[in-house]
Amino acid sequence: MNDYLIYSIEDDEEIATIISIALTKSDFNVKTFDTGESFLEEFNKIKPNLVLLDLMLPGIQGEEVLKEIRKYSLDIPVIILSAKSLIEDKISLLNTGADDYMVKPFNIKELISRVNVNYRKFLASKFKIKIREYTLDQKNEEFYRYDNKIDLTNNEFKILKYLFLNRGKVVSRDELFKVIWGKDDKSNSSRTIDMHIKSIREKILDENKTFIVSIYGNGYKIE
Amino acid sequence: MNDYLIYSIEDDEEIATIISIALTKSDFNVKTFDTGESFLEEFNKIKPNLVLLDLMLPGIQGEEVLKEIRKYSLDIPVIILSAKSLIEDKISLLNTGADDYMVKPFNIKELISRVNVNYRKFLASKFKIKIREYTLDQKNEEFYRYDNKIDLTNNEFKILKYLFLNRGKVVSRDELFKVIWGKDDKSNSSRTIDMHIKSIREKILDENKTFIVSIYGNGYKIE
DNA sequence: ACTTATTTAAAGGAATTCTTAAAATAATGG
DNA sequence: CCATTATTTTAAGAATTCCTTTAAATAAGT
Repeated sequence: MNDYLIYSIEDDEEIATIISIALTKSDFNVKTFDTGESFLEEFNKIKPNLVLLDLMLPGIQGEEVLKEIRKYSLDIPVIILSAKSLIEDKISLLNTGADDYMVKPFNIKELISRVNVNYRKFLASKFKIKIREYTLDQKNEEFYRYDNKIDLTNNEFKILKYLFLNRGKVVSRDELFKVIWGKDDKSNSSRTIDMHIKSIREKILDENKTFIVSIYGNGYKIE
Repeated sequence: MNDYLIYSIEDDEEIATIISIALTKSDFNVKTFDTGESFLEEFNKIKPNLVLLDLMLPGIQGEEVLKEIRKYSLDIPVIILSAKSLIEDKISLLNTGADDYMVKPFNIKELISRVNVNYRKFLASKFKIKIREYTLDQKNEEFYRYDNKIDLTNNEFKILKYLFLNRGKVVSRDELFKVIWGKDDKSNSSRTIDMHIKSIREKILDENKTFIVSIYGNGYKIE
């Protein structure tokens, strides 16, 4: 089983089973809910990677469920599965934030391929961390500002990556030395890290230090 | 006007006009055809970046047109615009190679956004050259084997890029010297290029020289 | 087999990257 | 506002990586 978790909200037991079996065969991790309420309860605990959403449900309606999801995250892809075939419904849902819309009865193979489209995007973005206008690609060890690649040296990249991974936390020079150089000593006295921070700031156009922030007496922090 | 050329095949004059105006407003370059025949005539001369295809046409049918396009290229995106709303039709056309399928009457804004999806892909792939399992990204100066990035030095990348751009042609050492070093002299005698070719071959796993081929007495060639 | 071209290995030179040291600037707490 | 401590900046030498040359080994063509 791969690590892609799909929540399927579908009250028709037969359809729910077909979806669940097909996705499981394709190696996805599927969890089925028969009401919007039960889904939201679980959603508030564990976030899935993708949601398959029936519109007509007992109790809370699919459109409301979508709005709840979008309150929390704009990134989780939601595919609507609905008997409503009117273009107006489709447009309305897509505008509310759905990523795709399939009219029932749908072809299960088409559903799988549409899920796969999202799965591939997920795989590609898995190694990327985005903060502000910056993107750090851990897989290829690359760094971007908007769509423009910025060449960093080895140590510059390592430092930046560690700050990215510890976004929001203050990272001390000692910690960086330990993690990147594997040394415990030299910590104080040496200004090597400061030098690297300086050239990183230059390269990524953060010379007024609003992105990599210096925390007096403690280290550096992003965000 | 951007450099994205769209061919729209649509016999209903009113719809054709709506499409043409909307796409033109979005800065695309649109050319409209009212029959499959007239489209194919132009297609054989100049290839578009995307095709909008009505299914029900006078004369040759849309499905046939799609097959003709796919005979030539698997890469040109084709969006079907059709009054046929049956899932079976949709599946059938998607299996024949259509990239998307919109049921008439469609929302023109939705059409624009679906065209834009393809346009963004086009922009992203514009700077990439793929040969065999290798991808060379001119924009970011990167090189991949399958999905794995291979680090090349400056000169290594330049040499490889020139060979990629001249795929199929034999490139002499003199030519490489002129283009990459900007020098006319030193050509003979120096083995610098040979050395770089050697390390490129090592890095890209082409040590048996089937990708970068040596042409005795003339230079190197890819493909 | 002979000639000419290409490949390979090794070493020195060039360029880039990293580290250190010291002066200049900025932040904090009394 | 001053004294103290931390950070930033500049510059220069050390270390590493990249480039070029040389010469010997191998391969290709006649």
